[in-house]
Amino acid sequence: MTKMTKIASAPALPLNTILAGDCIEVMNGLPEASVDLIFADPPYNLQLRGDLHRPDNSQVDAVDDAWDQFASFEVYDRFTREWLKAARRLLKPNGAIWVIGSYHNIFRVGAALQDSGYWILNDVIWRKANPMPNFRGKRFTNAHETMIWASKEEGAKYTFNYEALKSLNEGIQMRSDWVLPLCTGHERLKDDNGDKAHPTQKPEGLLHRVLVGSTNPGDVVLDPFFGTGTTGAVAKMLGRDYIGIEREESYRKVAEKRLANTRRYDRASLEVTASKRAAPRIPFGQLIERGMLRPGEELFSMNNRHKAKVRADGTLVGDDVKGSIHQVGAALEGAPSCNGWTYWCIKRDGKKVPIDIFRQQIRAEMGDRPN
Amino acid sequence: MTKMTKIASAPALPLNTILAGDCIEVMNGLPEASVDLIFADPPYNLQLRGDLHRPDNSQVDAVDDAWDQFASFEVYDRFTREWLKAARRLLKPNGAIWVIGSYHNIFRVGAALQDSGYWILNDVIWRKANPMPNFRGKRFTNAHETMIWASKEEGAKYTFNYEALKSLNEGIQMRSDWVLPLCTGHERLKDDNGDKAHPTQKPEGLLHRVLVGSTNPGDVVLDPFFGTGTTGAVAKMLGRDYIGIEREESYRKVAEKRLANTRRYDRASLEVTASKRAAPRIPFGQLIERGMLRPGEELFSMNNRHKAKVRADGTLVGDDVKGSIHQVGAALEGAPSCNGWTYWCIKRDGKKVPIDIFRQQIRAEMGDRPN
DNA sequence: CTCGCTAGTGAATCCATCA
DNA sequence: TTGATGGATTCACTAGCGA
Repeated sequence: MTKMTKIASAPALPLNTILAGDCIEVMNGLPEASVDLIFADPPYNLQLRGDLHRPDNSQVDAVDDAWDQFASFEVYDRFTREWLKAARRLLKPNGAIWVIGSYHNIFRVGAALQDSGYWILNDVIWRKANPMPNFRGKRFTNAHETMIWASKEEGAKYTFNYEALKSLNEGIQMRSDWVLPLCTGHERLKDDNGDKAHPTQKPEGLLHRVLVGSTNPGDVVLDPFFGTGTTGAVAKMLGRDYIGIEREESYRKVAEKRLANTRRYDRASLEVTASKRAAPRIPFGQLIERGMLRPGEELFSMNNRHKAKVRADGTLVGDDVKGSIHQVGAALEGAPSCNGWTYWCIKRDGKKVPIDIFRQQIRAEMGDRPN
Repeated sequence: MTKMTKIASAPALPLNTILAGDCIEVMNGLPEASVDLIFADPPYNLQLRGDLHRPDNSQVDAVDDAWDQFASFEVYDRFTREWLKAARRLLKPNGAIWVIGSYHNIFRVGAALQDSGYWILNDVIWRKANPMPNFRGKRFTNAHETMIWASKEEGAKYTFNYEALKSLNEGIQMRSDWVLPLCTGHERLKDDNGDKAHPTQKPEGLLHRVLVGSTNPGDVVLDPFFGTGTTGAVAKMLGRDYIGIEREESYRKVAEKRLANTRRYDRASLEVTASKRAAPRIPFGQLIERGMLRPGEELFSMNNRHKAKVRADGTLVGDDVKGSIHQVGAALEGAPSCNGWTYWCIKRDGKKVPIDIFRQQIRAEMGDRPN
């Protein structure tokens, strides 16, 4: 009995499939803490005229006599908070969520995220390179959409591939505003009539940046509003596993076909510029043990203002200071912290060389290839 | 009796003055339906935790003022809804409001606006030309702030000077994302010690665009969080009347002096914002995000002596070399530098084509507009 | 005068690991 | 859980100074 309950409440993850049904119900049937990333493109509630689908029918009856905007917002909020709650249950402790929206709904979504315990990491602006103009000239061209990136809770160790994103941006740290074109041309899926298959298909470039930046190969990515499956397609290309949830059969059919025709990039191409933080830690003492530096040898600070002597136990002695290479550097500079590896140099052939070259040498010998 | 009450509850509008006190109380003391536009820069409720240092060990001057501290979201929401209610009472039927904020508060503000009966017209993104970087490499550079523009209610005939904005934007319809620099240099007001007079002074260029776009000369503009009076200064320059409300005496003093020195149609300080045209930088990574190149695809050097593979983060892998298109090109050629755009080619129909054609294509699609 | 160099700074929810 | 420690981490722009 216990066993059966367990199995029923924690079924295997249906990886790389599209599940049919209401996303709240489906999510509640999946095992908790099993998903690394959720990307959600919920209904935008554009008109606020009651055309929303709701989590269950009993709630619909409660408000159908008052179609004023307040009641409509209330219904939308209830829907939002329910799917956000179900989504949060699915997230691993260090998982994260992205939600995209426009001014019609994003403020309500953002407030609901915060109220549900998520911790906002950034809001990111998708700045459309080719938006539709405002034909009537009564407002500004609506040229962007807003994405919110949030961790499951404050203090969680979310995934952020800083160096990879920096590489994508030609060596400059990625900003919170992304310029990307709309989904058009042959990327835009058509139905049998040649009309667009989905009204708000997102460009693959957007998902590429999201997934490269906040997941690793092998991660599980869930999209509760799967639509034509852009999230799944990019996840598959990038070697991530996906789970899609979609109510509408017509969208599911388009997505199934799309995913069947999608191929993963080769493994080597999925490797991404690694952060220095990932490199193994080398104790400074190893330099002495290996004879790269000798006890009594003098080190010079990068700015030439200080020097210190190496001791046999891998500590330094400067003017009235003893301690690690970092501690002595920080003390001499009066700074809160100091990276001793890049701060201290030795003299070789009259030239100053940072001691970090020894660390790089050791790492290379360990078979760790720098990027 | 009735007459006296009327007079007491409807005093004359204190035009072009700065009122001292709590903005909610002060607004409740002003006559209803008397203001054309409200511009509000409320506290963001940043919730900063510890100190933050730049990589050079200098400390970031945090916004840690008492006026930005709130005990909880709930307290912040209550405050927000109260001042929004007081502000709405002051608006003429066709009046409008602008509120600026960051992801810390803007979602709560936006939801409160909608719940209070305002009707959102646009959200507008201030894309900062020179934002502060993310020093620890843990998130995206927080490179924008969000403004919400809303009318008093749905269906109101708000002011929108379409043509004026279009000419401000060199003949192109104004979009919902505005590129403007931070308030720095001489525009940034200093106190007697030479320190910045206010931690979050907004650039005049931002207010210029807001007021040109959504008010007419002679309109009354109210700012309930006046600070150093940017709203008042730009309003005065543009021939609008202003009303400022500010709690802190030190800010009021700075603002009084500033406004005394401000002249109508003093455009000099605004012309700074004129867009400098430069060919937009296109990161190589965009070619992958846009599907022009695929991870795993091979590039060939112009001289046919080398080849390299594209990775998902926009870096290349050649023989024992990884890095940007420029770095790998330089390394393979043994050269100090290399323009990867013209060095690397792909094969199309058996012919070699430099990858620069893709960059040109993207620039053409963007219309070569930096904005 | 210009040019080059150094120093400073901006609404920021900004570390990871081990003892 | 807390505290100590290693050591990773920045972009665009302005002002000011000296040559």
